[in-house]
Amino acid sequence: MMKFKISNNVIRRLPRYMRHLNMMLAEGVNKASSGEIAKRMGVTASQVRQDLNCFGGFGQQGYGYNTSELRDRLAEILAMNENHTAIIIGAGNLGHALIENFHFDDCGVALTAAFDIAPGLVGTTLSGVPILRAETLESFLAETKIDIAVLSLPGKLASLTAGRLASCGVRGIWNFTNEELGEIPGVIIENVHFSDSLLALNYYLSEPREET
Amino acid sequence: MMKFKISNNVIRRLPRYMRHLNMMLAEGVNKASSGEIAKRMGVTASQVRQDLNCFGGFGQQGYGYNTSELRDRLAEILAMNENHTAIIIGAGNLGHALIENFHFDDCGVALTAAFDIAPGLVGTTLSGVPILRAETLESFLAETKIDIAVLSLPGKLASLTAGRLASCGVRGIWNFTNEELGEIPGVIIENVHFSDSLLALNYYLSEPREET
DNA sequence: TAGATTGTTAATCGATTAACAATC
DNA sequence: TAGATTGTTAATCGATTAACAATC
Repeated sequence: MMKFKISNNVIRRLPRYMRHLNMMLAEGVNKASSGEIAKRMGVTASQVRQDLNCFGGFGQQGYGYNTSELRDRLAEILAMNENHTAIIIGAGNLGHALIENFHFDDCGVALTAAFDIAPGLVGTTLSGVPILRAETLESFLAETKIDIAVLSLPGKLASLTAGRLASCGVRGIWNFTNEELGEIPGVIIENVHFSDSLLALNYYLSEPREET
Repeated sequence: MMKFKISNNVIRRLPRYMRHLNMMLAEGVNKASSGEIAKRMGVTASQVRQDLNCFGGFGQQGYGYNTSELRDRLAEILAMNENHTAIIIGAGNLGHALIENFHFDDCGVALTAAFDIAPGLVGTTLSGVPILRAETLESFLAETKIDIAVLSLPGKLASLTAGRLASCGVRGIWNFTNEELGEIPGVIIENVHFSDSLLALNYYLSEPREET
C-alpha cells in the first residue's frame, strides 16, 4: 500500500498535527492551509506539506485542506480506527493514574483490564476497568486478543513481564518503567522514560553556557 | 564556555548513555570503550565518540573511557549537580504517582512541595513532600527559589498556571497535560505528551503497510 | 614496541527548506 | 480569469557514518 518508508520524525509529528487540527475545529476553523497550520505550530509550511504528502494528497490546490477531513485522515493513519486493545500491568500509583486520568479511547484504544498482585486491589474496578490477578495474565491473553500492554510495574519485573507478554501474542509494549527493554522480535516497544525527559529539561535549564 | 551549540538529538541521547553506564557500573565494568557502549545500545561507535566529543575529550586513546568518570561527566553535563528544585502543581492521581514513585533525586532534582486545591489533601504530606494550598503558590515562590514546576493538573488550567509560574520566576515547566503551552519567554517547556507516545505506538502496530 | 582506541576530519546520508509548475 | 495554495522537485542544511592520523 505504502510507497516508501515514513521516517520516524514524520510519525512523531503526526499526533501534534492532530492536536492542532482538533484545536482549529474547536474554534470553528474549517479550512486549514499548510501556512496556517505551520504558523500555529511554529514550523514551515513546506514541512507540513511534505509530511502530509507522505500519505497522499489530502489537500486542494488553491484552497488548502479541509480541517475535519484532514483530522480524520490523520486519525486513520495513526490507526485510531483499528480498535486496538490494551491492558495495564501494575495498578499502583502510576497505573491508577493512567486508568483514571488518561483517555485511551481518545487515541482509539480500548483499555480492557489491569493486572496487579495486591490482594486489596484484585477484584475491584477502577473507572470501569477490572483489576485482575497477575497470575491470570496468561489465561486472560489466551482468550482475549490484546494489542498493547502498558508496563507500570516495578522496574525489576519489566524485562521478565515483557517476555511473558510477548510469548502470549502482545505486539506492543508501552513502557513506563526506567528499564531498558532489549529488542523483542515482533514486538514494538514505546518507552516513556520520565527521567530522560527531566534530565533534558535539566540540561536546558543549566544553559546558556555560551562564552561571555 | 561551550564552543558550539549542541544539537537536541545529542542532548536526548545523553540520559540513555547515563542509563547504560550505570548498568555497566552495576556489572562491575570499569572500562567503557565507544565500541562496547555502542554495542550495548545498538548505535555506532562513531556516534558515541562524536556525541561525547561535543563536551570534550573524556577518553584515553588506546584504552577507552573510564566508566565511572564518564558517568560523572555526563551527570555534570546534565546539570545533575546543580541542585535544581521542583514543585508539583496538582497532586491528583498523576501528581501522587510522581511524588511517590518517581525519584527526582536520581536526576539531581529536589522535590520541595506540591500544590493542590482539594481540602482533603492540603496540609498532608506524601513521601515527605508537603501538599500546600494552591492559593499560596505565589507567596511560596516569592520565598523559595524553584527551578522546575511539574504540571500535573487538569489541562484547562495548564496555560493559566504556566503564566503564573513564569511570572514568579520558575524557569522550567515539565508539562504532563495534553495541552499545547505556547512559548513563554525565558521559560523552557518540556512536554510529556502520553497520547503522542501512544499514537506513535499505535501507528507502528498498524504497520506493515508495505505493498504485497 | 605493537595494539588498541580515541579525537577529528572527510564522506555520506537523510531531513528540511525553498522554489515553482500544476491546478483548483 | 486571477489569486491562492497545493504537490513535487531541487537546493540546502544538518546529522550520521566512515576513515585515519594521533597517541596512550
